[in-house]
Amino acid sequence: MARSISKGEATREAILEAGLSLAREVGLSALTIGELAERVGMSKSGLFAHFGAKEELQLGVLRAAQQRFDDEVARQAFREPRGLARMRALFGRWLSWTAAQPQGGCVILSAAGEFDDRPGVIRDHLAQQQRGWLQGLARLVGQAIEAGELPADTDEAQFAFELFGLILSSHHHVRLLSDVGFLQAAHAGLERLIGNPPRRPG
Amino acid sequence: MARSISKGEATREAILEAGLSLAREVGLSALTIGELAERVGMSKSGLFAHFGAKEELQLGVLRAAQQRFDDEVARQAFREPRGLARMRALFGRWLSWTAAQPQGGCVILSAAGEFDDRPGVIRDHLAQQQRGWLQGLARLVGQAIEAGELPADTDEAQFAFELFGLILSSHHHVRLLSDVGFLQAAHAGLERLIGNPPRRPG
DNA sequence: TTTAAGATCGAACGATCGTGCTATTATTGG
DNA sequence: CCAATAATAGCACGATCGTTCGATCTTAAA
Repeated sequence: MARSISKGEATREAILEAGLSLAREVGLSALTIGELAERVGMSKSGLFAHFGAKEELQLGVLRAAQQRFDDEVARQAFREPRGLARMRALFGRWLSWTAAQPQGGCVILSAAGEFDDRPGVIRDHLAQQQRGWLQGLARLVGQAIEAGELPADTDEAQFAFELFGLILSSHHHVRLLSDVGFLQAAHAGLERLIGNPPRRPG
Repeated sequence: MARSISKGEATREAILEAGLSLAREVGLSALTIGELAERVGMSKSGLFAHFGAKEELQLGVLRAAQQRFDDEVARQAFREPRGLARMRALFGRWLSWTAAQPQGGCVILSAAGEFDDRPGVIRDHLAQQQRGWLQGLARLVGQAIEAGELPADTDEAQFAFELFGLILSSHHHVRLLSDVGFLQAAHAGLERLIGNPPRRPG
């Protein structure tokens, strides 16, 4: 049996796994070491020793969430060919991902709301993550342009901004109003965006 | 001097005022009675006596935020004539309102993210508030249709959903990335929405 | 001005927070 | 299998949490 991973790293991953679902329920800022220790079945101090500071634990959870997203949404969507196909795949997977989490939706989106006015390492991490997402979306738009599926003067940044708004609105309404019908509204919004994309100012 | 308001109600309002700005900074769920008491310069127990439970304090803050929004955004915008003028006025005021708060953005939007998966009175209140907003937006769309400024088969609910997404995206990016340029992107999104509105399915 | 009602305070409660220590138990490379 | 090292537990700390209670002080009506 290949044991390439040490015991410590294994528990660390288990902690982050549990921390991810706890953060989904109560928010990243309300994540508590005591409660988390109880869930993974170990002592507060034993858990704490893996991170040295609560902020480090929160960053770990954030990184775990991002990796999860990359694996289950981004990477899967990138199996589609460049252009609208890939964009639609990413959009659809993203939407069902935020809606399908058993409780609590997307940790990263929630955390952005909690930390957007509390300067510090976590906010910096979230801001960088957000810039990355916007750029990634804009790149998808650029590839659709190259494929001739969108007009050459499509405003990539504006397109990404509006696309993100559809995701936010869907996440917001699905979560708060428990009505998955808003997923369909987001899809309709994407099609309208594709059919009548924003143009770069002449 | 007209003293129509009792001493108790006056302090209660002062508490909610301070609670509003504290909630903007740390979030509604992280609002703390001790910290709030220190800010208004009274004892924890004295403050607590006004509400009887923390949840009641949070509800009070939420109601105060809504009233603030009604006074400074909705009511002002309703001085414009029905139709696109009113819609643009509301949209613009709403955007600058979420962006102009000294710290913390919109309490209600942030709270929605924090409580969207914690059943209880607060979530119920937020959900109802949200439904009200969506309906109000849809009504604005309906009035623009009546005024002949939008096609008769415009999908009012879909329009409201997308419009809300623009506001969310703007709030999200302005707050997290501290870049007010996203306000302009939201305005551009609204114009595209008006110029090419979603239609009701055939 | 007296008095009943309302507003505020101080102290304390059990609980939990994040974080150090020290000891003890598990794991692992030689 | 043994020794070095890593992982975990136990306990304690000061701080703060929401809440209760009884005492005190302030207001408003008679």
